[in-house]
Amino acid sequence: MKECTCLNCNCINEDLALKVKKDMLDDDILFDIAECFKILGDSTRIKIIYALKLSELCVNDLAFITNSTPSAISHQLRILKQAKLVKSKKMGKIVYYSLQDEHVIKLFEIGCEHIEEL
Amino acid sequence: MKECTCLNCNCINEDLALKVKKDMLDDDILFDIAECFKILGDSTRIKIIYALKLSELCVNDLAFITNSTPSAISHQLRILKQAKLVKSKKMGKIVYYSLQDEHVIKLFEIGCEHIEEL
DNA sequence: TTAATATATGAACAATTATTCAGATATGGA
DNA sequence: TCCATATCTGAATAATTGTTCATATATTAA
Repeated sequence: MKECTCLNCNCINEDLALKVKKDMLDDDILFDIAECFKILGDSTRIKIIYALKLSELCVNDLAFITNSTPSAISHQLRILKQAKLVKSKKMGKIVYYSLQDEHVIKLFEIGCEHIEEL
Repeated sequence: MKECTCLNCNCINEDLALKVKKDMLDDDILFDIAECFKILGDSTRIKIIYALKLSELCVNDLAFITNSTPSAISHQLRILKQAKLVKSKKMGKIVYYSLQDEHVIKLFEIGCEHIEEL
């Protein structure tokens, strides 16, 4: 194996490391992907996602289903909506939330598969 | 719509809310799924995942590729390994890391798709 | 054995974040 | 209009977490 001649680094396999570094996605894209997972990485929000996978629901019902409070659920729904993971429609006083698209469902299901194999 | 007769709740649609609550996955399963996403929800770890998607790599090279330090990368690799998202093999002084299985790749790719649609 | 290198680890600090609480806004009915 | 209710929001607190730094361990070569 060749020693690395880069400044400030100590690579074991220079050619490979340089090639991988060149082929990396841009930092901001990887940051956005991490942000997406971060939003899915909370118990309350995952409960919301799973409940909405079963049915469109309003804030109060989600609070009951997840053993949380309407305020906490409302905060989390705003975060999920900003990340385009859920959408909402208002009918009178009631706001109904549902999953944004199939991506969310797929992400949940593959995450679930991964857990089941451990 | 029927008013909810549950204690300590104020459901809008009692029948639906009760059904969804009954059909929810156990809290500890949902917790584990959220934990899995939480681990993917960090820029440094997502960079590691993407680099390992391109090639098996050792700690020093990952540090170079991700513009991080071997110490920081080692900490994150331990977390990824505990979550069974990456695996490792030792060859002499060098420890080579790679992705655990196809689940990790699928999760990354669907996350990537989701971001690209925004 | 001694030195050099690759990786791992523990503690501390800084930054992020989820929930709670109080109160605000919006809608529908009396 | 006034009241009740569904949802939202801002601030504060508590808890979690990623990185850094110093150091420890493991392996190879001299």
